[in-house]
Amino acid sequence: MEKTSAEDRAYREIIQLILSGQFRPGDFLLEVDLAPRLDMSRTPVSRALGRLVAEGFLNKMPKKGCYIPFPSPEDAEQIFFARMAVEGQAAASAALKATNQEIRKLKRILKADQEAVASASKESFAQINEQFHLGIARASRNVYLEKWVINSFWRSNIYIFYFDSFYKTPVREEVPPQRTPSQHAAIMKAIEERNPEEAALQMREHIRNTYELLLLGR
Amino acid sequence: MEKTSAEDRAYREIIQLILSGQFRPGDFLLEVDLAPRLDMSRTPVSRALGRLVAEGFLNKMPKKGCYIPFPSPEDAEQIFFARMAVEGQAAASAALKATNQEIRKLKRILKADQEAVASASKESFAQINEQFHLGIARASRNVYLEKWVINSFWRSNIYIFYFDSFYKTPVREEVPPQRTPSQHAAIMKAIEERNPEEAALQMREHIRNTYELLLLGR
DNA sequence: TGCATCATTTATGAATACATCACGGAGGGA
DNA sequence: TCCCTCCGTGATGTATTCATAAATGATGCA
Repeated sequence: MEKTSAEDRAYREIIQLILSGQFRPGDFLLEVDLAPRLDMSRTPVSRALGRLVAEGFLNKMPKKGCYIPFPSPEDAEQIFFARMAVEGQAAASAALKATNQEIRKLKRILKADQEAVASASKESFAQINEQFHLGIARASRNVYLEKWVINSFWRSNIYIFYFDSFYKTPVREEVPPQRTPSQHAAIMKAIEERNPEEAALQMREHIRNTYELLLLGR
Repeated sequence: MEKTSAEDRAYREIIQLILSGQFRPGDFLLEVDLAPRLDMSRTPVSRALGRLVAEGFLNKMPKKGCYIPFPSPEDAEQIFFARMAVEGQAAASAALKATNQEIRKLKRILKADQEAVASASKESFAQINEQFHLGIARASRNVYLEKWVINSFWRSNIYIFYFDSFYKTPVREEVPPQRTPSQHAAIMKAIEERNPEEAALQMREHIRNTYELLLLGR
């Protein structure tokens, strides 16, 4: 039975709408548009948007509405730097606290990861990548780090989705991130060996690499 | 004139109510009680509570309400560990990016800090301590780190306010934190010398010290 | 023609009314 | 006496209505 509240449904559906590319940076997500679309009143929609703003996923102008933030090089540097801090610590904490079951699950994701790069579509890769990063955050057994990892991961997706088309002249072919699986593997190895410093180091290096690949194009 | 919304007023006033000790852990903050007390309808109160929950400052039970979280050793470890991560990075970033004006301002706070420990009341010390930590977060010039520092600082205040009376048999005299000013000074020195590694190290050490002083009583 | 002003439109912000759920206590039967 | 059920109470969750502010475009005057 569905016990989920309308606000939670709105929260998830709005995220899906954004992630499915229905909106672009600068687009306003209007309560009056979303409410009928999600078949509910403005109230839960408005509260869900408020959550997304509080979490830093959307920006807001008072009396105007919530909108997808414009990607900017300065904001990109800030969000990826912040990700390095929290995900690095999350990886270190995971190396100390992950259960064997969690490690097995992460290794399964890693395997799917390697297969996805070889063949599968961009969407499935993005999904597996998310599972890996959020799985490590959960394994850190720290609810605060986990929440921040989730929030910053989504926010940085703004750049993974939109930055190219805004700041690069040709919309270049989405190169399958060939180096990602080996970096994921290095993080995984450090966690399995219960080496927190190495796990943090590898995670920070991985995120830095993602950042440079994305924004600097190398 | 007042351009501030009712929701923002509710948000700030609720924080003040909590920080002024009107509630204890486990107490529910009822919309129906708060609304008349703040002289507004339930709507902005409810949204403000939602923000506080999203930020991790309050806990919530669906259909029951929001309440001050019970302090627990596990949660304390998590929040202070998370603070070490984000405030350490914030201090490092501040060492790189703080303007000279910000450094001067922080040094003024530090001076007031040293004077407060000698003489003044607990409240003023807490206020100055907050100014110092949040000032460094702002100087990091990273909106994400700053937001997380603010949230985790407040959340950890739960422990500074309530933990003793819950887990220590005698409500011991609040010892003025004698070592805090010297630790603040060490952080300040590293920032002034533009040494990010040292700033991060000192900040993490300072937070660890606060944690141990608070929970382990040494 | 250019610009300032005002009305209209359209969105959010807030208040109110209504629906739903959780808890607690009364009542009755084994 | 104990426990199970049911209903009353009181809180949040949601819908709806009303208030308010911001953008926009029309209008009139210099």
